[in-house]
Amino acid sequence: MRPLHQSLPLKLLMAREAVMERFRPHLLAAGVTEQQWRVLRALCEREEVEAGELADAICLKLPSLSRIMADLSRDRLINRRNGVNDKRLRLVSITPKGRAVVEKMARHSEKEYAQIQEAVGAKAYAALMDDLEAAITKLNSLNQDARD
Amino acid sequence: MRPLHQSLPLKLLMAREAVMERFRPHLLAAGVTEQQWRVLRALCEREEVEAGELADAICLKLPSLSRIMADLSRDRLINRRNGVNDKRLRLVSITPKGRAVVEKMARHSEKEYAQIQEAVGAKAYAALMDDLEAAITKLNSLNQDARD
DNA sequence: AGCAAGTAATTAACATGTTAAATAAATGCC
DNA sequence: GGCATTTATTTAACATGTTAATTACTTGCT
Repeated sequence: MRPLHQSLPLKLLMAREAVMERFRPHLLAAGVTEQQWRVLRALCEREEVEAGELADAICLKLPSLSRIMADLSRDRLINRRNGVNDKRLRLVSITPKGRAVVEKMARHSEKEYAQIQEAVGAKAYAALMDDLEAAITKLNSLNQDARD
Repeated sequence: MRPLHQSLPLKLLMAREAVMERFRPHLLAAGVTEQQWRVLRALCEREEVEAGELADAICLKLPSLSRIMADLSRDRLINRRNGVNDKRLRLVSITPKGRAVVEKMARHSEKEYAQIQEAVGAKAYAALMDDLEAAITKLNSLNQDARD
């Protein structure tokens, strides 16, 4: 059996845990959960997205996203409306209030990124991001092949 | 606001998702959950561990581990006993039955790793593992400093 | 020795995620 | 054009994770 220390999923989990530990205090202060933050942040970059597309972009299952959006909508941080051509679609967008939350967080977030990059080293950080990106792409196409 | 695409936590999550997609069918076939698998695998390398130490090693909070161990113990895949010197401690070990499950999984697991390494590329894979390891170490010490 | 403070693990209450079934609408086939 | 099939999302039932409170024990102080 391959030693635990060589487990890729565990390393990814531990790295994520270590990174999130730095962001959690700011999320708490801003009053958003980790997942709500992912939603708001993704919406900042787009005018209006379909729920399913959003779910894929932020690695959430649709049922989870459904509940999270219900909360965000209740708090007026996002808007939802039905598609015009295709009425099954739910089109989601961020409100000014939601954007304000993101902008408040953004300052803290950038500070943390600076600290992280300094701790990890600028070069190592960039290499890690690139390696991850490449691995994700390759793995996704491997998985895609396996699905048919 | 930094684009979503440059989010380190999200990249780590996506990479983990992509990797786990390959292992999940085997876990399902072996009848263990992702977390049970982490426990069994960690125990394979050690004679007997304290619950807290185990939790840290596999990135699980103690209360979660507590429940998971209750199930594993009921199924006779692990043994638990109290410490002798320190009776607060719970010492956990794997049973032969547990070891059998791990060994069955191990074959499939190694095959998947081979496929993953081939897809990602041997060099890129090794680089990713090293970068992750280095980042985890650096981030942990950054977090440790922040705690005091 | 006796008690306050700290530590390891568990339990309880709650939040979140997941899988499967239900709903609603679009597409394609005859 | 009507009906079976597929697609997008939601709801429901359940499993899992999380935080805070509890239990049981140890340690250190006097």
